[in-house]
Amino acid sequence: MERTPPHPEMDRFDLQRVLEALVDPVRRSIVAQLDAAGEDIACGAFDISVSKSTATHHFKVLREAGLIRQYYVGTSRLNALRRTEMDQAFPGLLDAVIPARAAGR
Amino acid sequence: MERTPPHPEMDRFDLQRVLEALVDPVRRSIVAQLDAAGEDIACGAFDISVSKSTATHHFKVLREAGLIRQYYVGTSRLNALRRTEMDQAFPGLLDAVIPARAAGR
DNA sequence: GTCGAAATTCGATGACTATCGTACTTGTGC
DNA sequence: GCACAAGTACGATAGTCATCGAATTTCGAC
Repeated sequence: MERTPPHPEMDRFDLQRVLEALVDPVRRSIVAQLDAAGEDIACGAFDISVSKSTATHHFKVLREAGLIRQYYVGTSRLNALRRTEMDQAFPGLLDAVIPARAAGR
Repeated sequence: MERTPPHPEMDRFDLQRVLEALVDPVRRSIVAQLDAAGEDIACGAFDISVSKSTATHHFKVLREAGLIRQYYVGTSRLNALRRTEMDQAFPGLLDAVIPARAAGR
């Protein structure tokens, strides 16, 4: 079975989809943690207050919107923020939505 | 009875609230039309595809998030985009979210 | 092969919300 | 006064979605 889930190409990014992903506080927190860390993070290593199955759901939404890229390393699934692509598709959006960025970088 | 509805002050703007308002396509269209027009517009003069009662609901959400200011002139209620305040509170957000703005201004 | 860790899948559920029609209020004009 | 126009308020409804637990898959280590 293929273990690499589908990711949208950059030219198929959809603003509506991205906004729906970013409107959830938990998902926005995931994005913010990825941005702050500056490195890829495993699903289980995030500081979030929901169950694992709910977390899986959030990662899927973020991935399908194009905000993150997911790949396996062993049993862990690493998450990478697609910041460059997002910035190109929707300039200023992530900066406006991630608190740490908005607050003077 | 007081006819001026409550508006949040700028220092009480809440990102979560603003995003919830902007995630709806109808509301984003209202904001975009206000931005493009550059002048205040009456509730009934927008190009939207929902009933009047639904429109009222959307205007209320936008107002309570701080995105628009509403005031009466006769039986009409005019809507003004609070762009300056929004730009100050969340720099780059409206630019990123309004298509006309995002597409090279 | 067996065990445990990491994550997904699969319903089920509860809450929220966009939508509408109808009734009502408010103001203008005659 | 009356009629009309512009919006609002009020339920009601249907669809979506965040959440969870339990069962399952996949991989690494022993």
